[in-house]
Amino acid sequence: MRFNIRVPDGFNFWRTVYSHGWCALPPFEIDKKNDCLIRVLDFASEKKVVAKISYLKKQTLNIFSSENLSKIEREEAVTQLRSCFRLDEDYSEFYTEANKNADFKWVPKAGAGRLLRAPTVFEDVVKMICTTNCSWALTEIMVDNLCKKLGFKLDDSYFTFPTPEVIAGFTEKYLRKEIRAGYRAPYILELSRRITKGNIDIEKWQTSGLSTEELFKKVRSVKGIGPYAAGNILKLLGRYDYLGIDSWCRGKFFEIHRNGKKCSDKVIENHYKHFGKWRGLFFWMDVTKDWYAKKFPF
DNA sequence: GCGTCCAGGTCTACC
DNA sequence: GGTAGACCTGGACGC
Repeated sequence: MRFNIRVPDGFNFWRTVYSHGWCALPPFEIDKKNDCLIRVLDFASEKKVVAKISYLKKQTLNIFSSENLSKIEREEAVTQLRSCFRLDEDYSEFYTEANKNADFKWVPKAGAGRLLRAPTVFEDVVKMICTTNCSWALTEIMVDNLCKKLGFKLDDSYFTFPTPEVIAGFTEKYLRKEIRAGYRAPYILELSRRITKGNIDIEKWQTSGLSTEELFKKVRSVKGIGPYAAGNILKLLGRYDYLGIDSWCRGKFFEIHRNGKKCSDKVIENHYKHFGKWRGLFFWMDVTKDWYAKKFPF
């Protein structure tokens, strides 16, 4: 079945899809041939479908679902996708700031700034842990294994992202060796078990009334999440006060602003300080600017 | 093909 | 509060 979702003025589908690496990690997948983003959706009714999302002109997303959905499931699909594409967030203040700075006038013109996220905070947090202290290739292996070995199998190609309950039922040894999470295994397991036991509700982070500083502390209290991971998780929660610097961003900053010469993170932080609560997003726009030259940057 | 070294964030112990 | 070392893996490199 097919259905549509209206998007706000200025929304750019491919710039949102390619806002960072999540589009290349399952249950997301890019289908370049058919010009769409694929996402496996998991519903409260326990139904799972493959959704193929493409952009129609006239500010509309078109969703092709592999199975018919009930009215409630369709509403749930719309809610999940609106959240993934950040359709209900207001970027007008960010774009006003961008237009004040010659180096960032391209951002509103490109419809950039929306960072793709998963339907659940849990998926984003586990994936973020899987990006720490390793190559992108290893992140892909870990996330692929999580979906294929612990997710729900729709067919040979499509799997859901595993729930905390499923992960909590496995051993640290399994996560280390079979998922290849290595020393990250106890962190993922502890988080899953805390959620399952009701000791922590990370889905509430999305609507938290805490100040960004307090929320940052809360995110950092999860083992395995340091300053880099917490800063980037906050960006996916719509808070951009932290840069979330990693070695790749550092290298990009040196290349763009220092002619390849190294500097401390403090210098990088000071460079974006004047952007206030948007500084994390300006930082990310800056280091990924060259992605916007191509429809499929990777 | 095998062994060694290094890069990549976070945690813990120690000063 | 700051720092060193351990954690684990893939990839690069030398032999």
